[in-house]
Amino acid sequence: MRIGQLAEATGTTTKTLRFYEESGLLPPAERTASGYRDYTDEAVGRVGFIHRGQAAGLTLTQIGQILRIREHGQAPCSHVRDLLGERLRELDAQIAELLALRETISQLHAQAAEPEPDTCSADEVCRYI
Amino acid sequence: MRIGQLAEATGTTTKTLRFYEESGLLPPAERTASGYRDYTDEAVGRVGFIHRGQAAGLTLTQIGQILRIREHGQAPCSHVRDLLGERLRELDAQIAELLALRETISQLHAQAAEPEPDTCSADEVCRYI
DNA sequence: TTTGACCTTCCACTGTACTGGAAGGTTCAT
DNA sequence: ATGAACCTTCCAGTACAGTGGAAGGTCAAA
Repeated sequence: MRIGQLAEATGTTTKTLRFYEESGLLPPAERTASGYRDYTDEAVGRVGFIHRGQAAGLTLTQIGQILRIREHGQAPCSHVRDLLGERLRELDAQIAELLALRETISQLHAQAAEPEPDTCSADEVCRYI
Repeated sequence: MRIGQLAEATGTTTKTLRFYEESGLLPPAERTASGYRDYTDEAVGRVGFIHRGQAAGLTLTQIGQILRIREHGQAPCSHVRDLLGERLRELDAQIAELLALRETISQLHAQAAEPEPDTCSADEVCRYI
């Protein structure tokens, strides 16, 4: 299977697949006599895993860690568990932060929704902020 | 006021202030005979505005827009209103996305919290993902 | 044989908001 | 006069996940 076909099969681009190889997320593919990358069907599953990892909010670096543990013949289960737990905590923090920001902006916006102020003084940039 | 003092007064660094100048967020400061930047007190307010804008979730680019409108002698109120509204919508979308992701990861994590599976087959990277 | 679609490598760039460091000039107190 | 603490410019790099494009090689069909 050539790179274009793998890209099509996995819903990504050839550029991205080469980038994954370069980043160590995909093992270097076999090459045809003319130098074209020649993938096995296994690669489809591998790319699928990368995409599911991304959908789970993991970074490519973290996905690479899991993949490397797997390649060393170990089950990455407990590492995955840790990563997911960590991600969960980060996510909670991030959500809390965004909710607080939303509150701030919401108030600012409500103030700014009033009719044009006549107290828009020249010595400040904007009374709303 | 020299750049180090302005940095101290506004709780930032000289690097950042020069970067703001370069990015058009701060007007080029007057220079002393020896070439040092020489700020007026006004600059403190300006940097404060930038920080408040950031706290409101605006990008430096957006803050720059507001500042430029102000410099053209217009009141940026309605533009600020629009920016805040836009930011609010983005934020809502972002929060919704993160909550959905949190849900996904939470389920994955709960599954991964079970004791080591004996069905950890070699043809997939990790059954949890 | 030629055309077009595909493939290769390599280098540089995207956006965001800075940060680090080198090499050199200035100011002020001792 | 000397040392510390400040200032200047310029270049390059950070994280993240790719993307764009140039220059050239390959393959299959018409």
